[in-house]
Amino acid sequence: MQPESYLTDDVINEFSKTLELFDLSPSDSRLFTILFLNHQPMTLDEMSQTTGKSKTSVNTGIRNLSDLNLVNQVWKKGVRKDLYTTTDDLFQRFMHYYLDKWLSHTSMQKQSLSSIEKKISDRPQGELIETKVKQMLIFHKHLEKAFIQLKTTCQEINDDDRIS
Amino acid sequence: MQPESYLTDDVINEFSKTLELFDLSPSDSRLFTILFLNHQPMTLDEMSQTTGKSKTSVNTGIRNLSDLNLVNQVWKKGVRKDLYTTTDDLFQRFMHYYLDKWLSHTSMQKQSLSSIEKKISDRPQGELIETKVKQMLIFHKHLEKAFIQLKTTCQEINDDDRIS
DNA sequence: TTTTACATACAGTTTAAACTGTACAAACAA
DNA sequence: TTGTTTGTACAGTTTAAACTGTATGTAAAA
Repeated sequence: MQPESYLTDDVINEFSKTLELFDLSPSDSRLFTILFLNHQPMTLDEMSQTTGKSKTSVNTGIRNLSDLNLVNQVWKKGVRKDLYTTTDDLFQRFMHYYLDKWLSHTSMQKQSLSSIEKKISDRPQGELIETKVKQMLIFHKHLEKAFIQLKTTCQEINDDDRIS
Repeated sequence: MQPESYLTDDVINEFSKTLELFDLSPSDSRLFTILFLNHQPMTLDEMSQTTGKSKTSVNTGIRNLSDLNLVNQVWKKGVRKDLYTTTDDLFQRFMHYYLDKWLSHTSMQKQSLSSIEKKISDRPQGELIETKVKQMLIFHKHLEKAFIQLKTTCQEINDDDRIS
């Protein structure tokens, strides 16, 4: 890959900032963006060269992104090196990962707090803490509701997109 | 403040984990939770004691939370020390802060990318990069749409809450 | 089989963030 | 005014994360 033009570099920097909102590290965001901008799948060595990071570093970065299901490994006959690529459905992928994160977390926390609530009411020590835990539970219920709705919204956006 | 019971400590740990989803640091999340659980406004010294962190550390933590509009400073006559407290409208506060963050960011990035797009089309070098930037713009438009809808949802949740 | 090319595990290093203690400044009390 | 009490700026330290280079293992090529 040829050295980046300063304009391409701007694109990388700007887009990476957005990806960081999804709780990706700056490095991982940058790596993803570079991979996304590339017209074809890249090898670890190529990514190492383009990012200016060591191969090991790129390897763990790609592993992170793969675990979140944000990049894909592809095979090309004749090529021995591992090849990675992104897909064009940026929005769907990122939102799916993000919503999953929120929803699985809120679900777990609701359980944890319920269980704590029980223990507290068994040995009635403080009214105060009990009230607070109730508020926390409501907070989580609201969160869950909001993000379930967001999921629906994303589905709609995706559908609209497919039609046009 | 008396030493925390292990049960209270569980509550703090669990709830803090949720707050971290809002991009608060573990320390700030913990600080907020402690403040929220306390039945009355707390001073820096109290928070320092309860969190086990230095006063300076608590000070910067509170400053962070204040900047995000998640805690309030209150005055009590006769008390010289600064007093801080949280409010009961957890959901509204956090979502407001969070949505603002997303929406202001996406709005800015849309502008940045548009501006870059212009520069690219002026000096037509690569078709590829142009296409990619267009995709990024669509990505941001989708994000904006989704989070604006989320804002509406939160408003509704909040309204429902106020009635009951 | 041996040799080569690659991914990855691991130990050590660098870098950045969080935290602490001291020092200073502002507000209040006497 | 002077003496106290409090918040905060700052320099230095600790801690955790990111990164690197070497070493190892594995799969393909010869």
